[in-house]
Amino acid sequence: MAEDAPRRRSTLDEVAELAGVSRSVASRALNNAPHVSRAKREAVERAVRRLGYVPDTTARALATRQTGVAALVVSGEDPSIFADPFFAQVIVGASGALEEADLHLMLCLAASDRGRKRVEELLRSKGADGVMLMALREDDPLIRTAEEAAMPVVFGGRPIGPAPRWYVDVDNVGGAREATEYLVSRGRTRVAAICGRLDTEAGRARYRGYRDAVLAAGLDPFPPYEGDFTEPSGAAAMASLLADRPEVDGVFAANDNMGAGALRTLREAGRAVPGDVAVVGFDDLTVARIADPPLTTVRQPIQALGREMARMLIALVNGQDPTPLLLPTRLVVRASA
Amino acid sequence: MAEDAPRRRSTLDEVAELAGVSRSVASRALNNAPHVSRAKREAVERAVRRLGYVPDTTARALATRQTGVAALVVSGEDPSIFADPFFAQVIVGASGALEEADLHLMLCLAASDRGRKRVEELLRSKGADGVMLMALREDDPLIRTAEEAAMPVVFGGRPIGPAPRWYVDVDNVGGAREATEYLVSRGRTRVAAICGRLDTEAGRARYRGYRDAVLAAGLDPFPPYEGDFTEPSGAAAMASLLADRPEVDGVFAANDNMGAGALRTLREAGRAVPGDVAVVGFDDLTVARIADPPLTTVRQPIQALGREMARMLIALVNGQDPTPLLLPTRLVVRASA
DNA sequence: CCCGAGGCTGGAAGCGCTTCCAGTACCTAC
DNA sequence: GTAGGTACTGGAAGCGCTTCCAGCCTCGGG
Repeated sequence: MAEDAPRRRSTLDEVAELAGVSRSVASRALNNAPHVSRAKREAVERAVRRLGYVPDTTARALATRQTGVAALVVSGEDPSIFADPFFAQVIVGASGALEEADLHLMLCLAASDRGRKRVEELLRSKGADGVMLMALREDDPLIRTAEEAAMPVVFGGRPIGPAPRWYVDVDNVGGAREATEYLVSRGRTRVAAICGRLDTEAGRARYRGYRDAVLAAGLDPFPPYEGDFTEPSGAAAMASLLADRPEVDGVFAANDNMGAGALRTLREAGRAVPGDVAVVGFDDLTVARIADPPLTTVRQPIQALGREMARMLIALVNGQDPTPLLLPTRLVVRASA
Repeated sequence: MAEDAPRRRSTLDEVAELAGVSRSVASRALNNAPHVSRAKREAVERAVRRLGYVPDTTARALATRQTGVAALVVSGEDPSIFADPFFAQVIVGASGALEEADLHLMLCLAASDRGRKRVEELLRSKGADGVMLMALREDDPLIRTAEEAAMPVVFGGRPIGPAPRWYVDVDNVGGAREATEYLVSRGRTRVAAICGRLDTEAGRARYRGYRDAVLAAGLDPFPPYEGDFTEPSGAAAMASLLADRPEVDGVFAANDNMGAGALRTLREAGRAVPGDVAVVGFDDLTVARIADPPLTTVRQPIQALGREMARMLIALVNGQDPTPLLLPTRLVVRASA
C-alpha cells in the first residue's frame, strides 16, 4: 500500500519500558485498575503521551473475550429495504446509546444470500458482543440462527410466531387502531387499509388494529390491500382499491411512504384529500410533513426504538436480564384527515 | 447473563485433536492453504462439522493483523444529519461491495464530541482495516486525524481545502451548472440558488456551478440563500428569498430536501410551480418523486458513490494505489421545471 | 522488636489463531 | 545405492494485551 510513514505502532511493552515499569503495571495503569502507585501511574501516562500509544483493539479483545462491537442486522429480501429512512432513525438512536457504553456499531444488511450467510457466521464466530435483529420476515432463517447464537440477541419488532425472549417493539395494533378510530370519528364510514407486507409482524399487526377498530365501530372492514412499505406500492394499492371500491372515503396506510403513494394516486384520480378521501399514515417521518396535503399519521418513537434496543443489548452483555419493551405511539393530526 | 447452554465454543486445538492432526495442519486445511494431504483435509472438515467449529474472529485478527472490518464515518455537528436518506443509499452501495471482499461494515456517527473522539481512537487503534470518511465540514478535525491514521482512508466527497489522495466524489459543479442551464433554457431570467451549507465542499461546489451557469448566460447571480440540506431549511430559505427578491422565477436547490421545502413555501405563498417559479433539486431521492409537483432534479449515483468508495478502500487494503474518481450526474426532468 | 496485613510489583500464563522452519517420508533420476 | 527433489507434517514462536499469583516492602499494633 502507498503508505509513507513506516512508523511502527508502539506496544504496551514499549510504554512499560519507557515508564520503567512492568507490563502488568502499565496495563493496570492504562485501564485505571487498582494496585498502581500514583508515581507509576503518572510515569505510564507520560510514556503513553510521548509514544502516542493507543492500545490495540484486537489484542485487547482477544484477552478480554469482548469485542466492543454490537451488530445491527437488517434482514429483508432486498438491500433496498434499507433505503427506508426508518432505519436511519433507528441507527441514530442505537448509535447514541452504544456510544455511552463505548460500543461500536456494526451494520449488516442481510439481504442477499451471501449477506445472510455472513450474518450467520458473525453470530457464531464471536465477532461481536451482541446483535440487534430487525425486519425479519415470516420463517426468516435468521430466527433460528439467532437462537443458537453465541451471544445475546435483541429483536427490534417481534417476528411472526412466538415472541422472542428479548425485544423492543412498537404498539402497532394500538397505533393502527387509533388511526382508524380517528377516521371513523371524522365521519368516515368506508374505511380501507393499505397494509404493509403481511409476512411481517408489523404489517399484520397494523392490519389487525385497523380491523379491530372498524369492527368496533360496527362497520365492514375492507380486505387488505397489500403493499411493501414503499411509495410506489402504496400508489399501486390505492389504484386497485379505487378500482374495486370507488366508494372508499377513508384510508389507513400502514406507513407514510405508502400513504404518500396513496395521496399521489388520489391526486391523479382527481379525488380531493381530505374532502373525498381522508388518509392517515404511520411513522411520522419527513415524508409525512412534505406530502401534499401533509399527512395525518401515527408517530412511532423510532429513535427511541433504536436506543432501547441498544440499551437492552448492553444490559444483556452486562449479564442482566432486562424485560421486553413495548413503545407507545401517538396520533399526529395534519391536513390529510 | 441469562444463557442456557453452557456449551463452550470449540477451538482449533479440539478440531485438530479430533481430526488427529496438528494444529498447523488444521489451520491450513481451514484456510485451504497448500501443504495438506487430501486425507487430512477431509479429516479436518469432518471434525469441523462434528464440532460445529467456527474460527474465532478476534484471534484470527490478532494473528493476521487484519480485522476484516471497514469503517464508514459520517461526520457532522449533529447526529440527525444521518437522517438524510442519502446516507442510506451510500451504505447500500458500500455494503454490497464490502460483502464481496468479505469485509464487515462498521458505522460511526461522528456527530457528538464523544463520537469524534471514538473515531479518532478507532483510526489509531487498528480497530479496522480502513476507513471511509463522509460529510466533513471545513476545518473538520477528522481531516487531520485521517492523515495520521494507521490505516487507509478514502474520502466520500472531497473536503474543503487540498484534495486528499484518495476520494470518490460526484461532479457537483457540473450537475449544478446543468440544472441552472436548464432553468435558463426554459426562459427563466431571475434564477436564484438555495444552497447547502457553505462550510461543506458540496455546498460550495453546487453554488459555484450555479453561479458559473448564470454568469455564462449573461444574467446576474443571486447571493447564496443558505440552508443545511434539510426540508425546513429549504422552506425558510425560500421564504427569505421571496421576501428579498419577489421577482424570482427560477430556483436551483442544492438538494431535494431543500427543493421540497421551497415547493412548500411557494405553495403557501400562492406561487404556481412551475408557472410562476420553476424549481430544480439535486440528488433524485424518493422525496423528489413524491413532491408536488414532482421535482426536476440532478440525479447523482449515490449507491455507486458508496460502492466505489468501498472498492477503492479494498484496493488500498490490498496494497494497490487506485486513482480518485469523479462520478457523473444527470438531469432528470419532471414537472417542477 | 516482631508479626501480620495491606499495598504494590512483575513474572508468567494465557486468549485462539497463523506461520515459519526444521524435519520426515517417499520418490525419481542418475 | 545415493543424491536431490517433492510433499507433507507438527513443534514452536509469535500477534499485543489482561490477569492471576507469588513475592516484596512498609507500617502499625502488640
